Amino acid sequence: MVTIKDVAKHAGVALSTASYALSGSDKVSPKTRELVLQAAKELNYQKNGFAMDLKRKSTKTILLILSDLSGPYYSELIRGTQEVTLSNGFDLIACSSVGGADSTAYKFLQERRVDGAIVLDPNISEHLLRESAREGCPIVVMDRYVEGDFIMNVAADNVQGGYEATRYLIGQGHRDIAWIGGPSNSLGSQHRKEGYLKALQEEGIVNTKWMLVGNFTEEGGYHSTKVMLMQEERPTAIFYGNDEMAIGGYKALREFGLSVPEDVSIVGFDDIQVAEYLSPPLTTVRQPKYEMGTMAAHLVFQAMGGEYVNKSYKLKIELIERLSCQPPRLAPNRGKGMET
Amino acid sequence: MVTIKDVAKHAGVALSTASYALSGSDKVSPKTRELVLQAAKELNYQKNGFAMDLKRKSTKTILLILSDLSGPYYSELIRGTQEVTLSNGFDLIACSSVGGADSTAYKFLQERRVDGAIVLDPNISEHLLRESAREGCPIVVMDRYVEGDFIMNVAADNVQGGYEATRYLIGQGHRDIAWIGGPSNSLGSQHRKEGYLKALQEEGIVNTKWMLVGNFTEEGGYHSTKVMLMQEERPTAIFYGNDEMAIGGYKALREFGLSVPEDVSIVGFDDIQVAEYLSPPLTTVRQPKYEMGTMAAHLVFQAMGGEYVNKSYKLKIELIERLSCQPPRLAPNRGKGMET
DNA sequence: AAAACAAATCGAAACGTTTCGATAAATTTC
DNA sequence: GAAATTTATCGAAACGTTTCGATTTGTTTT
Repeated sequence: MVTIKDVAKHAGVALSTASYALSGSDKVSPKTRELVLQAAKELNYQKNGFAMDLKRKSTKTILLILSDLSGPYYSELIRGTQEVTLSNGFDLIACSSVGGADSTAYKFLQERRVDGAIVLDPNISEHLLRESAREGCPIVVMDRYVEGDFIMNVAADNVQGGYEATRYLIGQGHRDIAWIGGPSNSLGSQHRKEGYLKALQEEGIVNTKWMLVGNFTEEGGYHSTKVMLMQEERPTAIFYGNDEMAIGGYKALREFGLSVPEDVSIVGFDDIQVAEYLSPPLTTVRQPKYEMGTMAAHLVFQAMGGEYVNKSYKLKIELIERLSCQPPRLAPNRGKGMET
Repeated sequence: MVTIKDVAKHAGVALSTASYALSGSDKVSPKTRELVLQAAKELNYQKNGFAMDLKRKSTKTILLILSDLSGPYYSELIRGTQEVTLSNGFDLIACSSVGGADSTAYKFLQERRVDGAIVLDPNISEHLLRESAREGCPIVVMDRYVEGDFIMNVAADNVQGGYEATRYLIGQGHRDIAWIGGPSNSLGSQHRKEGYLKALQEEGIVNTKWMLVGNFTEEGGYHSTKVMLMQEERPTAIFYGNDEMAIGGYKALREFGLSVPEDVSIVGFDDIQVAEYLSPPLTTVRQPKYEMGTMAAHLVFQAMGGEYVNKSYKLKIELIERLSCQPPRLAPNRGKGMET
């Protein structure tokens, strides 16, 4: 392995001079710089980044931790963080928490390999976050709430989202509105449900029949929907915890011979790419993912600069009306399917 | 910043003993290990990963370079590489080439920050690849062909894919089959076209009218399709370079009052997630993305182990029949729209 | 031509680990 | 209970950089 030492020797200069030349300092004369660069090229010298970081005590990289490097959900968010990170002259790398305590995420956080992190991943424990966040490595946590020094939070206003979606359905005349939510460890899902309940409550609607949970996957939505449809009474509308579950719902409804939106209206959450191509196109709640991404990255850099920043941000969401909802066919069957 | 030195002092042992204790060596007695661990906890010690890598001369990390960290295309592929990487006890991090020569990808490759790389990104120059690949850092390049020491190639058999898709259309009775391809710097697109031409040629069909290029985006497919539809004569089928372009095509056709597949049959390429939800569901060519991902990762590890491996792999593709194709409405208008 | 100054180069000390070989302590063997 | 052996701890060197302060070289001023 050829090191800077070899380059220096080959160029006939001191190691330190070679270092200056290679890093483009103006302390070195043009001709020796040329000499060193030439030597480096001849020996095919490649600098060792770690040695550099070790000395410099900073890595100029931000880590983005996702629960699942794949997944349709993240695209826009990644784009946002990437743009901001790059324009600050930093690098962005992404990894997932797959593998638990042996995961890449743990390694990078614990071993101080980055200068900051953005975490969108319920699997990373609060403990690890608090332990890893520090001067020189601020952490932004998305879609959940974690308190601690050098920890900031960014989330969509899920309560508002749940509320608006439900009000929208109520506005169309629905009163029998089901909720099929995500896993209970998801704070986002909980908040959406909270907004949903708030809207129902305002209208004096009480629903104890149609509240199920799934696991944020198509599969989960499919099964929960089926379970619900096997009951005697059916809602006129279903509000899903996310779009992927709604897709599963479409499938289950079709199998039961029910059509969307004639028999049942559907609202999803997230506005993933597929949503607009479904048939019918899915009415859903869009999270400002790009903005969340840029916001998170900005916060990291502000915190690095030592600026005081608000610890917690909530971004507004937006209801996207498509064709999966319409007023219920019959006059709302008040009193049926509801209990006090 | 608390270092292992501080821990050692606090525990009243030598620096080296502390190191052994922390890394779980059995050279150290249980009670001193406890002592050191306790001290580390009290001081909130976090190890510095770089110093470790520097000494150990390996990072146990594989880098995945994508042209665009986001994008629907990659999900499965990432999943494949991730599984293999993890099960080999290595870490996987992903980054993009956004930013050109200042990009994260360049930095990680050039500065020897990883033990191997998988590259699916036309923007990374062959020069950089050859320069970076070396003993101790093999590189697998996907969807293109790069020769060099410690460089291997994995790709779907795009020629076969283009050929089968076209034969499928021909089998349904189509003879006026258009090609709307991706950018010319994409080897994949070129190969698909090659397969397409081969199939046409076997039937003695010559098409000079309906061959356009786009840029692999929905936008690109939309525009190219519009341009084509403004011509006097129209094909009875269109074969798109990828699914996203086909989606754009759907849109353009709709605007022209043409319906799929009644007026025009459509075949895409890639089988992205959306494909099956389009209306009509898109017939397309599936690349074995998961398999490509696992294959790439396996190759990296084999090369690390010094095993001799074939330099180049081609994986079989598969035609996914959905509802976007049917035999042309009229008897094939032989001779029309074709020239010799 | 000596003195004063600036520019270019050098040597050596860090950065925080791991690990080798040497020493000290504890255990076993005769 | 001394010698031989094992076990536990230690000191120091190394990994490949950057960077400070010192030295040398070259240029200007008197």
